[in-house]
Amino acid sequence: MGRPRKFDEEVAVEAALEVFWAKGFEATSTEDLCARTGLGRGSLYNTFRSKANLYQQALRRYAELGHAAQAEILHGPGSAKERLRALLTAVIDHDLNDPEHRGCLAVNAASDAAGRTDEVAAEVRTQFTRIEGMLHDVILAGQRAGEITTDRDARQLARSFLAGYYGLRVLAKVVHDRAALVDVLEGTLAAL
Amino acid sequence: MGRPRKFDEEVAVEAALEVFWAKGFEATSTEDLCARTGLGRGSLYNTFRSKANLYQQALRRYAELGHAAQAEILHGPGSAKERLRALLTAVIDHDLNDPEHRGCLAVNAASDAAGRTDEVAAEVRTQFTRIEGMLHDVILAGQRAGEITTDRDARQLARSFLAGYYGLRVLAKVVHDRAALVDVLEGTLAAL
DNA sequence: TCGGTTCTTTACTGGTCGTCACAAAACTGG
DNA sequence: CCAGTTTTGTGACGACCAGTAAAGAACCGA
Repeated sequence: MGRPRKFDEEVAVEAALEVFWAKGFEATSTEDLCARTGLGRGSLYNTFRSKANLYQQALRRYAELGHAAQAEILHGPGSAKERLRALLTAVIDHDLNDPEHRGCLAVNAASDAAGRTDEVAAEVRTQFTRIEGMLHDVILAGQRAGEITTDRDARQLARSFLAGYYGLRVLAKVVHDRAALVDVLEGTLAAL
Repeated sequence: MGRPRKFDEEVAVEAALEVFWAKGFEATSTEDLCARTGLGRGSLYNTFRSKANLYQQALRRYAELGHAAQAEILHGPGSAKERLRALLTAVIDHDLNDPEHRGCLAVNAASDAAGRTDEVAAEVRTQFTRIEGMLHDVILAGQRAGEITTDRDARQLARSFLAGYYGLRVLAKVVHDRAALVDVLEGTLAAL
């Protein structure tokens, strides 16, 4: 009952996600958000309570979308190592093809001052842990298949791979030389 | 000739560096800068022309200080691997002991929207390249001493180590579990 | 002492910010 | 078709923001 919404809340969150991703939390104004979502200020605050809360929701939505994309690669076809390679290759392609060099929103959120609020930090940490878990599973399978070294345990391999993954994303922000990024990819895979 | 400055420009840049490091570029206001540097608005703009320019100078100063600290470790005593281990250990200790979790300013700058301005990106890139060069030299020495694998060339090893290094810094922003960070350290070193 | 130069202080501008209150609009169950 | 409910657009708000301009203060060489 009551007047129905003209807009889809999820669509609005994704529109906000685009703005936050492109500009960062602090640099995004409420007017930017209104312009991109098509909502008026009143509607926006009525629905999302505050800019910070909307950011939080956008970040969570980003995590969902990112997780799905990563899972598709990591649970896809090929050997364990091939899937890990595909993950890194996808990152290089994605980051080099993005003219705005937005990188990974989770990394940006962690770096931004907003990343020091407990809620945002917790969300980012959750996302990191989730990827680590997926990597762990793939690496463990690779070890059992004899593809991946068993000199070190799967948890440690997953964690250092994860660091390589995020390091790659940071580097890709300012280094647009594919050869340098591919060196990171090869080095990170060779460590397994 | 003319009235002499009451303040030291370098001290002011370092004060600004503290503010930018703690809050990020966008979240830092000119008043924050005035309060921390002790300068009035007029003096600040007369000396540094703009907030963006001051940020650029602060970032450069950070690079100098960071470079000196890294060089001291990497050119210090011990085998190549020991020095690389010392570098990562120092990062873990530093990041875990910082109650504000400011991380690495260069990474923050790259993640911030400000990192997409050409000048800031170039400065960050310069800093990345400089560390890569230092790592390359140490790794090459380690290879010649037979400590480090010669299966892959020193450039690739340096680049993937660098990714591990920055990945570690990103993770340390939100993950305050030493064991997880040490796993990254061990994994990154074991790859050499 | 004094003219020239540079720094500091202060007040001000035009603009934007996040927020919220209010009234009109749109829908629903009765 | 009406009462009740919820959304929507508008507009105003106090605060703050980056940057400027003007006037006074401190120093120098002559």
